Amino acid sequence: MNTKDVILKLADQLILEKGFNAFSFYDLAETIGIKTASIHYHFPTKTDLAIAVIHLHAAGFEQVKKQYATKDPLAKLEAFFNIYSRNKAEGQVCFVGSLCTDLYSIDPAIEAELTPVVKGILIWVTEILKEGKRKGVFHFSAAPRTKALLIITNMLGILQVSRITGKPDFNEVRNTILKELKTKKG
Amino acid sequence: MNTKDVILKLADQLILEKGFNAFSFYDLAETIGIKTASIHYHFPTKTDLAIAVIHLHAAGFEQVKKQYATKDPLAKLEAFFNIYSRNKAEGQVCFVGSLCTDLYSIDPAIEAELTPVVKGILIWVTEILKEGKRKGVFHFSAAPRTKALLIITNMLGILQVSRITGKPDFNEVRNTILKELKTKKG
DNA sequence: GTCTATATTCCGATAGAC
DNA sequence: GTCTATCGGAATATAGAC
Repeated sequence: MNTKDVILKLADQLILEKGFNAFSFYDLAETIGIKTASIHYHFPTKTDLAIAVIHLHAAGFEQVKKQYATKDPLAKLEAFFNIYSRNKAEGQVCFVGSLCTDLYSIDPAIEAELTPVVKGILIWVTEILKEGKRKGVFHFSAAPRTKALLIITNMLGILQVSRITGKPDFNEVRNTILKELKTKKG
Repeated sequence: MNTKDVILKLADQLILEKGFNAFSFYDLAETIGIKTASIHYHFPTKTDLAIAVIHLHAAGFEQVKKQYATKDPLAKLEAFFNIYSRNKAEGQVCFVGSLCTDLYSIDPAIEAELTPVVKGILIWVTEILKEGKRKGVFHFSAAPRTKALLIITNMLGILQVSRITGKPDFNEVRNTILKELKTKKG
């Protein structure tokens, strides 16, 4: 892996662990074993770094989306949950939660990049739910977009809250969402 | 309102708007019209300030809890939601979400104060749901504590996500949670 | 592409006068 | 209780050598 990718991966980790405002170019440089000036060569500003991290996650979501395009809705939703499971394993929150809490303290250019990605995720989950309902594998009464918001905020929120209530709560929430979706209601 | 309370209220606002790592003593001093040294007189360290903010919210929850102790479960849950509605109106996230995303970058003393408050909120909401189910006004199949986690993460998460998807999504989520809780399932 | 060196600004915190 | 003054450190960023 080249230096640029090493920086990017580490910056991503630090954003998810500590938050965008809580790490410095020195933190990156020290861990990697280079100098801060070298980081500025690859990413002129910290904003550039944040935007690259957002694009990294956007590409990750796109990849899963394509990979599961022909699978059944349950497999798609589980693939979506698995993205969050990976973060939970390392005590990280998700990039949407991390950047949204800092949104009004960071460069507006970051918000401009984040917005379409978040909206894209919402559309994707909404489509999964619609398809699941049409095929009779998911059961819910709310509007699909609203149900998608409920599920996304469950995932985003439990990654944050389970830092205090305990890691097992992540799987508890995940399993409960799936169980409720599969259960027919009167 | 005395200076100490003015500082506290502004620090709270900044934590909910920008995050703990994104505001400085100078930001507080400049807005209030005093010097940073005066803030240190009231709150020796920034950690002290965060802890005071946590206690402020803990007291707020306790007050609502007591005020609605003899009301019906629906009124209690709506009172719980109203706490978040106030934040939404000003584009703020909740203190739990703000501090949890920064948890691994701040003084452990802050985490020590935050933990019992978060656990207390979880217990409170769990009890509201249990009472509602017992009295036949709420219907859900998950364990009460798990359902409480789902609802709390919905509230915490939508305050963050609606910064991007739009403020109306907060009420959409709030209303849908209530509707689903009131609906009998097969 | 990485380095040294440095400019500039900002931050949390403290000492001591008033 | 608030101020001036300042310390020590850390931050983002840039210039220029190698």
